[in-house]
Amino acid sequence: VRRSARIVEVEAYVGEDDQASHARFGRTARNSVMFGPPGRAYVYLVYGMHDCLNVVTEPEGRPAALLIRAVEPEEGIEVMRAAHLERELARRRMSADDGTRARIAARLATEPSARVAAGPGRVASAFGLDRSHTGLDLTVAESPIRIELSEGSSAPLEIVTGPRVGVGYAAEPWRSMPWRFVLHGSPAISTPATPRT
DNA sequence: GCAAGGATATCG
DNA sequence: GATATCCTTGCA
Repeated sequence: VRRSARIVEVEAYVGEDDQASHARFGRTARNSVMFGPPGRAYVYLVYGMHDCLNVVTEPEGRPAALLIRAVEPEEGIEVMRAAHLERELARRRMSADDGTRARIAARLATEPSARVAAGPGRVASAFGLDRSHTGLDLTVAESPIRIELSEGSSAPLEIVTGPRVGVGYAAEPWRSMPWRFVLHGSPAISTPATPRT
C-alpha cells in the first residue's frame, strides 16, 4: 500500500558554523552524507529510540539539511498506524503482552489521522524509515521514498517561523535563529507550538 | 512532570 | 574505554 503525506513542518540546519547542527564537529561517520550532494536522505537516531528524517539541501561540500518535523498523512494512514504499533511493541519487548498491544492500538485508532505523523520521530516511524535509508536519493522516481512537488497548489502558502525545537545546547545566535518553518494552521504540527510570526 | 534508550563525540 | 549528552515520545 502506498503511503503519502504533505510536509507541513521543517527545520533548517545550515553549515558547520551552525552550533545546533550535527555538522558542528565537522565531518564524521554519522553526518558525512550532509557533506554530499543535495536531495539525499539523512536519517539519524535520537534519544536512543527515534529515527529522524532529514533532506540534504546544499551543494556538495557545504553541510546542510532540512529536518522533516511533521507531515500530514494523505494515503496509507492505516499502514502508518500499524507501523507505529509494531515499532512501539518492538521497543518494549518485555512488557509487550496482549494487553499493552490492545491499549496501544486503541490509542493509535482514536488519534486524529492528521496527527499520525506530528513529530520528527513519528514521521520516520510512519514511513518505516531508519538509519539504513541514509543516502537514498529522494528526488528520483525509482527511490522507495521520495519528495515530490504537490499538484495544483495554486494559493500561496502562509508560512510561520520560529526558533528550532530542542536546540537549547547550542550557543547564540544559533539557539534563537528562526529556522523552524510551519504551514500555518495545519492540524499536523508537532509540539511545542510555534509563536505567531 | 519524567524515564526510557543506544549511538555519538569527547575526554582520559 | 568511560561518560555526558542528545534535532523525542508516551505515560505517570
